[in-house]
Amino acid sequence: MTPDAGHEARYRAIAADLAAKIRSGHYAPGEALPPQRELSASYGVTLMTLRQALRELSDERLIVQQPGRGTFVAPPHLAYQLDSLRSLVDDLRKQGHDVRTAVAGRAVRRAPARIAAELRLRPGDSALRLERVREFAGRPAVHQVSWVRRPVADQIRDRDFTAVSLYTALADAGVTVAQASEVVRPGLLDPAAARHLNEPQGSPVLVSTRITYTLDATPVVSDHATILGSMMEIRTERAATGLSLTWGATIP
Amino acid sequence: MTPDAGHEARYRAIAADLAAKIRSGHYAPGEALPPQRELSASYGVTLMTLRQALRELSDERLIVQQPGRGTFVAPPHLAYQLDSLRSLVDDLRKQGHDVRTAVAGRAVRRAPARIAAELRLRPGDSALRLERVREFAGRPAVHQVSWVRRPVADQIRDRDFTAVSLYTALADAGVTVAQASEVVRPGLLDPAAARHLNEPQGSPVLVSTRITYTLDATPVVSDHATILGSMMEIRTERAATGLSLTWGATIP
DNA sequence: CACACTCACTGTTATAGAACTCATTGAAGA
DNA sequence: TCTTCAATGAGTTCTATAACAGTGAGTGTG
Repeated sequence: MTPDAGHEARYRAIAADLAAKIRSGHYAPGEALPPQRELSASYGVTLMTLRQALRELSDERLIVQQPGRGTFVAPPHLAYQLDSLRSLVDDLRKQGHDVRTAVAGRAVRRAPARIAAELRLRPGDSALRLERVREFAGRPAVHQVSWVRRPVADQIRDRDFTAVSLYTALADAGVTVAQASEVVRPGLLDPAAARHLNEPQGSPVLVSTRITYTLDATPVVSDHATILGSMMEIRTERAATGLSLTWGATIP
Repeated sequence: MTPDAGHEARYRAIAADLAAKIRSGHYAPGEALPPQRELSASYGVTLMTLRQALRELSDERLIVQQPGRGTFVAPPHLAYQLDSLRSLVDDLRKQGHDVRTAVAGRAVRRAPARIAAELRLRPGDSALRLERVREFAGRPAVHQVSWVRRPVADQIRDRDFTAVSLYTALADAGVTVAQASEVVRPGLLDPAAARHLNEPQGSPVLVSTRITYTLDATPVVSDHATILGSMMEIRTERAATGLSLTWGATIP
């Protein structure tokens, strides 16, 4: 048997087809896929081959397999994984801290040149500017300015961002977040952020710049966060199995 | 066929056996493993089953498979993976920068209390203190002080650390690095490091504290690195497939 | 009614055999 | 001497079949 007729392995084609059906909603999150034997028959392929396709999906965290029960579509915690500032919030909550979000500004206005470049907007295009302050342990720790591309921005501009994360709002608006790239640099607290963070100018901070992309590689959100060095740190764990990256609190 | 006689899957047992042989040096790094057909015969197992075992090893980055050529033991870039400051060097070299290491100090002396605690030494125990400055693009960028536990320290104290990385020296001394944890905080350049880094005091820096562990969870190296914010940044990429973390240069 | 058992259904692991692609090598031909 | 091409040996993908192991609902018994 030839692996295929168009230079792509059979199991990869099947994996791609199933992945498309999952992402398109043909199989809903939490729903069970048809049994392996049934799928293998419908694809005209052996159980072994089908399982190899499922293994691909499992590696991508698209499905969860449970012996004796079935194969289920994984819940869409993609956005959860991607939002480091939300995982920050989660990390801190797990440590017992009370994390709150205050909205300091929200407006649709013309995007500055740097933001326009990041979001690939035409000069003069407008976007939603969202300014938030994250507090925990009763003290402000992160000052964050996010710009959201239109037309997505129009769908989410009226959400209550003290209770709902930006990424949850995006997901509710049907925007699937696929990728994010982030750069973190050390810096000194500037006057504008100092007003919100209640800390002297020139204090050591981490400055995070993050751009988030949809499935078709369109940038949707540009984030600029100023993170107080006295309250936050970056932790990494490296082992043979892989790499983990978390934000941690440095409350005494 | 029962998966095995002792509640462990056959392919897992084979994977564990091969992994042990690789780690023990029975198969040397870079060396080719016997052909799959030969291995499957010697384990008395099908090609499919053997390949499942190899897939495990491949997932763990222990082997590299090349179609038409063979299966090779991966070079021991475990330390490479673990040493973010060495991967920094590699990242920069890939970008065409010339990275150099200068040794500013090397001595066996009594470890300060904080270091002793990190390495789990008894108060008063001595250790190797290694002070290095990393330069690239002709400018000093990182000031790094490493403490190495004895007796490992005695085996590597005479190596030429301008040419050999600390982790290479450790590997040569038979020390297998298994895990590392690192914390990165923003900070201000202190006078001691400022002398080496040729930058004004109070400049924004990243301060990295890393502890490296051997297979038996003994801490062997404690690293404290001061990284100039004007020259270095942290980049992360998040996607469905996983997370990557690299150090990048910010040379204009 | 409560408990244990059976059985059908699920994913999992294994067998054996064959055809495929890719890289290397060495001999034949120009 | 250089080029070409077929043979070889490696990993890769697939077919076909069988048995194992966890789950849970239904069934029977006390």
